Amino acid sequence: MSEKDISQAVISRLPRYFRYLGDLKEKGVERISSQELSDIMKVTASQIRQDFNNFGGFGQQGYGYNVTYLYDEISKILGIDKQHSLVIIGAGHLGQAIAGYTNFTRRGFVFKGAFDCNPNLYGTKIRDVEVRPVDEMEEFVKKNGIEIAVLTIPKEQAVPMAHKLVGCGIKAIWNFAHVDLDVPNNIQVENVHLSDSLMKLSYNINRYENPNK
Amino acid sequence: MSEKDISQAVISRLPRYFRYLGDLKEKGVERISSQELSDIMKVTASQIRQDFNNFGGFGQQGYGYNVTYLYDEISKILGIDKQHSLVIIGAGHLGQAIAGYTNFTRRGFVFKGAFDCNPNLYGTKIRDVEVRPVDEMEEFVKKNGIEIAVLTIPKEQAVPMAHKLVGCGIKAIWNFAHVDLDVPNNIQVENVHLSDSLMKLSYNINRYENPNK
DNA sequence: TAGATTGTTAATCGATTAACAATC
DNA sequence: TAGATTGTTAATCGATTAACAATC
Repeated sequence: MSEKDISQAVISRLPRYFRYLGDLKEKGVERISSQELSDIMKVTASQIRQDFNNFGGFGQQGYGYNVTYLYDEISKILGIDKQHSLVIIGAGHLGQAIAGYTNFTRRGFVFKGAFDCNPNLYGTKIRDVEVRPVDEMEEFVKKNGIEIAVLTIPKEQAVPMAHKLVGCGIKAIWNFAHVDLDVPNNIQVENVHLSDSLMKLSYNINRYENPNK
Repeated sequence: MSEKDISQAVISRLPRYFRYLGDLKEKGVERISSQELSDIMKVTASQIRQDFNNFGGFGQQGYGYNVTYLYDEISKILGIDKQHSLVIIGAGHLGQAIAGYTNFTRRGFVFKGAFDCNPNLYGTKIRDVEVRPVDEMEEFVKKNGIEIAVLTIPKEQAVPMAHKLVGCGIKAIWNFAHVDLDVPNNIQVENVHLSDSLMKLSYNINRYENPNK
């Protein structure tokens, strides 16, 4: 049963479901109906049922959804039941902040290497991982079969770096540089454009203050 | 002419237009047609024209759009022609990374204060701004009429902190904590849920490898 | 004036919501 | 069995794309 091409709108909501289900699980809640979840999450019960049914029937009529089961299923869908190796390219504050998220480790993301072009950082450690010269990146990625590269470098360097990464067989790039990367279709890219996000905030402040301009 | 309620889908695209127009401006490009922009940005020319026309006519038939004029107009729409004062709550790596973005200063975001609950950080400086005890936040925000608070603190602290911020008259919260904030409608919130973003990446890796599962 | 390209209306597509039959 | 709630189809809504008249 090939149930592919699920819209990115649906995918974008899965981590949020996952977050709420994790909270419920921790509180010891065993079962939940789409209506109850709807009240907590402020989305329609209909959307919740539609979203889950993209992946098969996780619920039971008259009962609702088993929280733990649903949580586990979503973690499988998201692929965070498996381990993913990851390197950080750019060991500045942002790179260090990301390396430091203990939650990522819990979700199966294993931090394997860090690279920078600043010689002062060579040999310093981020969570037991040594910062290496960026020239050693290609060999390291190939040798260790790294899946994900986190790009926390300035935008000028990001495009050529992405190109190099593709050459070493990387599977995915988590891009924090303020630039769009142009990579082949088989490479997954997820952008975090912080400046775009801040501009949206600015727009909304502005609009709220001057509603008819 | 009250032209309000522009969909967030449109708003989300504005910073990207702005980025590309900035690049074109730097390259010395004077005018551009929706079709040319479409080729560069990989969105339809139709969408470009529709998007801009939400805000009035910025182009000219038979000519296209003047790059500098369009750039300036979008910066006005986004409200980044004005200054916005900002404090960072949580002076860890993430907070420092954000404070360090020189681009934000260029876009009118003025970094006024930093707060943390770690006494070791009190008095240390981030870009000439002293880190203060988080207890002093409320007085500081009120006194200086701060508009935006950047929340780079753990999720447990984020909800009560947001509540406090609302009490001091903050206008907007840029939330990096992995939790949804519940604040009144007049407070603008923009979330950056990094773990959600990483899970989406994980999903896409997974789907690409196992397309029919 | 003729050609180019916008601004805008109409058509299409996709996503969300509503409704209800299936079923636990 | 009766009540509850899902899974799923149908209806609605909104966003994107296509088409073309307006106009520079």
